[in-house]
Amino acid sequence: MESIFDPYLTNRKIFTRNRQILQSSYIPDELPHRNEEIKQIASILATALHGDRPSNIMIFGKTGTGKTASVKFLGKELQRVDQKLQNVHFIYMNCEVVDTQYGVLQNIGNQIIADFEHRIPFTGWSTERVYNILMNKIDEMDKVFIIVLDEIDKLFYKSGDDVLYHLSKMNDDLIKSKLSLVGISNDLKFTEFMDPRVRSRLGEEKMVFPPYNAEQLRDILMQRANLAFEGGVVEDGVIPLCAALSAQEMGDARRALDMLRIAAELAERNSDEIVTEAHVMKAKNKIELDAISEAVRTLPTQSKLVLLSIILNDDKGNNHMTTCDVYSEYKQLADIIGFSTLTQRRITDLISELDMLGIIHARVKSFGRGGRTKEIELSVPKLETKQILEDDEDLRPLKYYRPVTQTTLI
DNA sequence: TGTCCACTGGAAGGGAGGGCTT
DNA sequence: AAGCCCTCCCTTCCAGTGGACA
Repeated sequence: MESIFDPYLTNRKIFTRNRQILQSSYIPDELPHRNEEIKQIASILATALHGDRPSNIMIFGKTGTGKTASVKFLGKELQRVDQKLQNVHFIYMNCEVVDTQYGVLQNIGNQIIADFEHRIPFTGWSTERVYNILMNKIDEMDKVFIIVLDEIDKLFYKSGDDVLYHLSKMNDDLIKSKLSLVGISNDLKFTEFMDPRVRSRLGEEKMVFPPYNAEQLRDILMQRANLAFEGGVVEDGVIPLCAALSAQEMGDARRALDMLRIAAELAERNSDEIVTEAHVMKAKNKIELDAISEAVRTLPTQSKLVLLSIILNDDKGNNHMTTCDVYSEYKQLADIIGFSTLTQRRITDLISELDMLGIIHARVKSFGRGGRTKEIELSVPKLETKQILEDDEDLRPLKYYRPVTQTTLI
């Protein structure tokens, strides 16, 4: 009997069993074009194997230049080599997720403390207490601790350099154990604002990962494609195209891999037998749109209201609006759906956040006697974004709302 | 040259919400 | 139960400011 699934069964497969190989989180056994960097970091970290403290390292480089992958790879290797001696304890943490003082200490603590009963609660204790427990625990274990703080700039901008200061100082107070820090950042400048003591401690060794060029991206994609795809399912031009498109985007390998994977998934879903350049172009669009809609969907309701105010202003033909324009529209919207109205000061912050997310473009501009304010423009597709906002439970009453347009009666 | 507009963005602090400790 | 702690979201207050205009 015919089944709706038939076409999916009879068609040639595109992916091998190892489709996760194309996820950017997958760490391959070999990282093409990062040998030098890896060797250099390895030579620093190797000290740990003999029980000595490696220098702290700061690693800089744009997104998708293999910083995280290289460090994680080294962590894996270090632990493998160290299996017998058990000298080293490797800890990895992403500071975009864990971005408070308390959070960082708690997270490190819980990666060290094995028994469930003695875990550190996610709130309730004083930071000092967590610090003390952590330090005692670390010292008692008599090992070399390598703590990786990925996206360390996020932590710094959010919570200042207190944690970094304490962590980098902890080593002085340890008797048996040793601790070294590896910071990863895609922002080269953030250390300028740090306490000079912290800066010099963290940056005992510095490294910069250059962006990949198109050729290198091609090698990276090839390596993964060979493992992830069945033979002959990928058209010749596909990989070079993914590489070229991503090379334009600052050599982001993560993006290149996503593009290839999504192109293949589109082909698969469409029951096409081979992955073509057309699939790649579709994938590129999909990635861009998905990123925007994800960002918009996950906005807090108040920010959604602000964004909707901006869209409505744009609808009125006011596509270079000021904070005041946005705020007055916002007040009306908040009123309609019965939300409390935030102050203009707060809205200024929400506007800046939207700007940072790339959803809008806001720059401070002076209009002379007209005052000094932000000039705001929408930088995402209007209709799609509006659609997403209107899908929000809380914003539904605004679906058929039309802003009052300034009409001049003659 | 000085004025003055309409904000900007820093600082401080309140209070709610999570949870631990005694 | 009362007294802590930490974070998040906001408010209040306010000094500071780029540049058109008088």
